[in-house]
Amino acid sequence: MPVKESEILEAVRGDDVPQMQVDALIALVGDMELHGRDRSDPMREIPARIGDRWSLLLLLLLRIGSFRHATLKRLVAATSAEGEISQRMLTLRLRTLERDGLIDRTVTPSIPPRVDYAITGLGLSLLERVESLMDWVRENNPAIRASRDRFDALGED
Amino acid sequence: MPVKESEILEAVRGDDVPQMQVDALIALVGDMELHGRDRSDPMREIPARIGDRWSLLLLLLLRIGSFRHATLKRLVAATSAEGEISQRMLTLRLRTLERDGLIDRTVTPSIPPRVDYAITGLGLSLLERVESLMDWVRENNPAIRASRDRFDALGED
DNA sequence: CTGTATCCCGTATGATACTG
DNA sequence: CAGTATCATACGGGATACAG
Repeated sequence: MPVKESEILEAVRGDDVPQMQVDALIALVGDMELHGRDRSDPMREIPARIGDRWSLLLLLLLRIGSFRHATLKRLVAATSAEGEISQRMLTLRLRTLERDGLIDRTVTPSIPPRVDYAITGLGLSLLERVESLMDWVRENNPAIRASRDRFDALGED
Repeated sequence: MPVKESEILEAVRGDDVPQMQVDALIALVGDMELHGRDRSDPMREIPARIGDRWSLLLLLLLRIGSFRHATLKRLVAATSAEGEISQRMLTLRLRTLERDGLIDRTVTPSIPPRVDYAITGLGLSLLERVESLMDWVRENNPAIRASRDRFDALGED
């Protein structure tokens, strides 16, 4: 029996866990890709990008059109509720998105240089799934806020 | 004209941006909920939870069944590719998930005390959308890895 | 068993200055 | 313009000890 499997049996021992659930837990481990093999696994990093401060906004902007580095910086400042993005983070996030194949970077050698960023097909298809997630949040925003209010009210006693 | 709108016009001035794209950019700002009003907005925090180290795994486990605090800690160790979760983070993540209404916490006063965690309908419906995102990553994992390899190879010259 | 309190570290992010 | 380098800061996360 695999090590992980015996770990699961050990983990639930003493609790009254139905065999069906034990099987489901084992299946969860069996498909390691479900939660990612390690922290550099796309299965972990893509959701992390969606959750970080700037990547998603950059993808949303680049879905509208291709923009230059400096233009993108100004557009972030104009569209984000959180203010400006530092030049450093703009470069870092764009590099990571490019590395994962979600956006393209095109350099036009000239003086001054010109660099354009564009979303890729891969990036577009990712945005579709993320939109579905964002739709869920929009729909359930009131429920989440209500739950938070209830939770916070209890702590004030 | 709203402030943000003129900021956008300013941002793209000099670049040859079609009117359609300008309109789309303005629409993006118009719907502030699209990207969230601030960092405590569910629109920002829910994706952040999906991207953090433990929340998603906890939801996946609780979808299989309801478990006690200590059991959950052992199950994370048994199923995660990243090893154990600290007691501190387990409590913090569970509290946040509970506060947002994604899981329920049931206390049974006894000695020793017993606390069970269960996923809610809200949590289940969120997981459906997240599954769709995870499916995308699974499907496109090879493409992403290939893109990374290409990108990294260029830097080695 | 189910937490809370403290201290510590690594990484994401920011501010500023400098370069081709 | 499009970066890079350097230093500074905030926060997620971990280790350990302690409490009801």
